[in-house]
Amino acid sequence: MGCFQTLKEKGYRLTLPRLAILEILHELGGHVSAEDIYRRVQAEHPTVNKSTVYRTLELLKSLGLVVETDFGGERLYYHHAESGHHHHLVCRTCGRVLEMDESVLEPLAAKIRDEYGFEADLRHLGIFGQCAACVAEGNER
Amino acid sequence: MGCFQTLKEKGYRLTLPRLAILEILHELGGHVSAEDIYRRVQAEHPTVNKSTVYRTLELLKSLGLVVETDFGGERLYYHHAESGHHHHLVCRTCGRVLEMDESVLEPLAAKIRDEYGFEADLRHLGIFGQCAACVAEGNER
DNA sequence: GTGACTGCAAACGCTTTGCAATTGA
DNA sequence: TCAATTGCAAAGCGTTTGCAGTCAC
Repeated sequence: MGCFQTLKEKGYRLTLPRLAILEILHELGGHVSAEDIYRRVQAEHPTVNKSTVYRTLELLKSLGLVVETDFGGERLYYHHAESGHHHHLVCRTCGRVLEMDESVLEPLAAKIRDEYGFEADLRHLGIFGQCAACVAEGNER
Repeated sequence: MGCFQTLKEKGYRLTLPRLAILEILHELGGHVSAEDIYRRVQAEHPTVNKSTVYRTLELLKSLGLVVETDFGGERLYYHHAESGHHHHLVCRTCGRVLEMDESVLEPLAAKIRDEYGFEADLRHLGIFGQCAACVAEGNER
């Protein structure tokens, strides 16, 4: 994992909590909350504190190694930057999160740029609605 | 304001806090936080409690009289439903919020429906990025 | 009169912070 | 060695809740 090098190069120490958290993010792959990460670190290293998890995520985010996503719920989610850019379709009915291809949003970004001169950052957009299954089953929100 | 009728018809009481909050939402027009509303109500009616503001917003939201928007910050924003549907371009640099025409997102919703069968609710989307002025001035985030 | 509604105070859940002890380089 | 980093405990913030008193109807 190149993240270790990145940390080192920028003068940050390779401490146990940092290594553990990076490994967990790598391992879990998907979108995980700070709490998820904390529980997972705890299993291996019970002394690691929750505030360290938050501080580490903050650091990794600022270095661009980790991406923070706001799904509109009460907590934020994180994933490894190397998982690449993608978008999320969040079903309000069943809670499922579909990943959507980046290309879908390109025309939108272009249009916003043309019409408003606004540089939209659509890299980690959460779009809410209802998924095909819930629409088909007529499930209520 | 027809909201009074709506409340009445559904069997809800027209209480002072409710009237005051509706009036403020109407008056302010734009996107305001619960805190903004609370402060404003307090000025006129110091006895009104913050929890009443939250409970009232919850009620008005459930009746479709008020719309809640999540700009990805720490708090939620509210506006009168009659202000209509629109979207927001939120500048991460200067914090400015531009309103974007609804039509810009129609092609996107259609594409998401076609490709994923997902019914996207794009009525109150917050899109983050950098506005034309900040791009021009090369302002940092 | 009576139940819907409110004020109050306390709790909640996630996140941040101050500080002293620790640890990687 | 010694500043960067951590654990701990407490606070911070927006929001929610339980309960007893109040008010619209």
